[in-house]
Amino acid sequence: MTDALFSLPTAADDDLLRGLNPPQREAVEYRGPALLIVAGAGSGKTRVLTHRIASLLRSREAWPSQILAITFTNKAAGEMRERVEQIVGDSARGMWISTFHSACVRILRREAEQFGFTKAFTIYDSGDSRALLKRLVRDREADSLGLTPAGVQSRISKLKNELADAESYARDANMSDPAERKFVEIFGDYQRELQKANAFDFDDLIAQTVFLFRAFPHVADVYRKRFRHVLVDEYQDTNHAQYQLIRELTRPIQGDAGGGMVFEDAPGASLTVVGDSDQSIYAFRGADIRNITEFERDFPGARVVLLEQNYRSSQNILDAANSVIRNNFDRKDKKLWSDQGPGEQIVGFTGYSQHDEAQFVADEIETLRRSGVDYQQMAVFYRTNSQSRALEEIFIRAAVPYKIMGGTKFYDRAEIKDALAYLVAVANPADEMAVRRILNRPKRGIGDVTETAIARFAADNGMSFRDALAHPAEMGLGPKLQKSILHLDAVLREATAVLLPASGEPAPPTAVTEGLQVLLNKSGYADALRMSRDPQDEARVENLDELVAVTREFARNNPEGTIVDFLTEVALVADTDDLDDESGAVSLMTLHTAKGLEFDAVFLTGVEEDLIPHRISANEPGGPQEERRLFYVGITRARKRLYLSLAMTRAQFGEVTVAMPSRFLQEIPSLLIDWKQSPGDVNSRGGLQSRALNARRPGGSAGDRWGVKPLPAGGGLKPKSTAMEKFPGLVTNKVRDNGDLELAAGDRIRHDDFGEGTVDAVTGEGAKRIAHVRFDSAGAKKLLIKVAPIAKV
DNA sequence: CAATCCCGTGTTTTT
DNA sequence: CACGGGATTG
Repeated sequence: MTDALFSLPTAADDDLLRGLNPPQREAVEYRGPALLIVAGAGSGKTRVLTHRIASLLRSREAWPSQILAITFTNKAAGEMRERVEQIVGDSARGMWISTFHSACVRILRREAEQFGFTKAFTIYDSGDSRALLKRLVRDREADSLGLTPAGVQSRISKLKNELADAESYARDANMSDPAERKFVEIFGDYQRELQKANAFDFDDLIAQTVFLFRAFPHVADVYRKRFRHVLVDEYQDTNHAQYQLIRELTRPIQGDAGGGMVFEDAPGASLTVVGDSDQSIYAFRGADIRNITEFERDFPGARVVLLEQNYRSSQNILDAANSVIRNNFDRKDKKLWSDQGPGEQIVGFTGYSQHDEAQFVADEIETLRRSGVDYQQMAVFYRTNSQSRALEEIFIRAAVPYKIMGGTKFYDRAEIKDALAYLVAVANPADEMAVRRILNRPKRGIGDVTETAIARFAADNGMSFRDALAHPAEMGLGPKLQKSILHLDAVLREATAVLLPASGEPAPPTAVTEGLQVLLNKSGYADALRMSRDPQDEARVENLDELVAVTREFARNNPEGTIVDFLTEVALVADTDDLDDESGAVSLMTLHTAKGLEFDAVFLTGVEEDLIPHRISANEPGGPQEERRLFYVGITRARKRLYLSLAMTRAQFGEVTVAMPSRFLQEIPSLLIDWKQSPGDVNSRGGLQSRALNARRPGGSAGDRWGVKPLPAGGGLKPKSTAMEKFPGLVTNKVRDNGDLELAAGDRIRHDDFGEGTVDAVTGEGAKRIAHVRFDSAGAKKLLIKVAPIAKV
């Protein structure tokens, strides 16, 4: 490839291309209708994308307002905007850099009136839509047909991702099946309820935008004309609806004389997509990997650029990543390489329990810290959110500063949802769910009966549930009830006056904060919590204070922001603690959240069968392969140091279960891993590897599978087991259960491996009772009583 | 109508 | 284990 292929670099382009390798340059400079950048992990994809945008702006090929860049997370969007601004300064303003969902909300708010919604529509999160479906399933007595709210929800979500609606689904469904008929009924009801409530669920945001564009071509043309350059990041994770949205946006404009607006014919916007099919980890949410694998077919004449050089990780880490992902079939072979040298070995550790594992992580973090690595350059990953608990417990005890990324916890709390429901009740009074939610919070003595009476009155008089609150006297209710309903009505009115001034003037920046305070204080909600004796309610008050602080922060960042903008932000921006607090803390997050990020040191924890790959994925088509990609994503986040850890036992649902090392560990060449404690060193019974197991395959290539180093001779143990197939699986099912064994300090016990010893103390409860034992010859050990191979003497 | 208790249940990833 | 739902009681 020679430079002559490219346009001559101008002076302005020069610094945009400096330091880029040839494919990267091509990705920045190519101009044409469609460009696919296949970007392996760490190949400088964000740099290429930002420089491409900067180059379009610098060369005056595009105004900022003509650029639409779509990322997968808000965080990625924020980062991209920041980096583009660093290069081109203020002229970056006016670009749309956002997630699919945010972009669609923006469009929908603008066009809502076209199809029976208002600008103030509510966005239902999955909890909201499940609540609605729960009611519908109950009302329709669908549970007798085996339909559950969660099941219906996930089916509806999948259908919407395929752009199907109740009618189109019904055409192909087997309508002689009563369960199918019922499902179609509920789907239709659900959609009508959403419409009535002036609300969209997450999937609607995309699907309804596509429908809008298709139903109103003149509306679509406005956006087609506006966005001349559409760039999509993480393209491998787009679903069908998102794909169709892109298609609609990049369709050529046909002169239209009918819709009131007249455009000249124009070619479709230029489309740039970036992705890596090896990092596709959202199939569970409808992502269709074919969108990227068939890009060239979908967009004939598309240019494809491959970025394979990795600038992030050391070669050892890349080797591990390559050797794992190689096991996925039907993928295009792609090998990441680096010129950074091998770097450190990967460190492996097998803990006895998840706490043991967490302790190892905490210790290593402190060691790294002392050697000069900042906390913010370290991250701990796990497969499931629940795994963060054990880590947190140990980190708190070890005084390791940490922050949990992602995780919607804050906005999932009941008191926060209540407070937001109050705001929604003001912003979008049509949202009956929100009004019903706050009806009896705080306790006003309004139960099912009264709620139904209000609903009936509203229906009988053709008014909304919200408006019915002004007429309790006409419902035949007791005086106390009437009074409290009127009070609620008055509070909502007062807040409405603050948040949505009738004068038509924009509300001041402080409006959201004030409105929320009015709602919380005058409704009695805050007082009820403050008066409560429940110690948890104290924390709830603090959470509400934090929410008020969030509104202040919002006002600072968005002086023009309205209540609707605020609600949009909290609905779509899940992580509360993102960019601003670089306070020097270790980041904890799920593997999914980790995508797109990078750290000097990465701890990948819980590398066990049934966790990664997750048990549930085993039966799903493509499940295990997707789990492998997830593992691959985790590995490739690390720049210099990678730690892989697991535990031999894991507490789940209050039960201690035995865990097996993940199959993915076997896919990494043992030379790459330095096991501080290998799965062969520890067994599920709390001791070292038992003789019985080793006896089956004495000698041989001790530990090569796990890269086990010989133990410093002690206790006269034989070489450890080598291959997984004879190791944990066999132990697993034969684990003993001493659940009822009573032990107390002073008792003498015998251990299969350690011999006899004296119990010093017993700590913990139930299945987690731990005996602290001083063995006569093996020294002090801690044993989980439930599973240790011990007996009283 | 509210508070309490008991039982069963499910158990992944996220905009 | 943690949560929600249902039944029971005040």
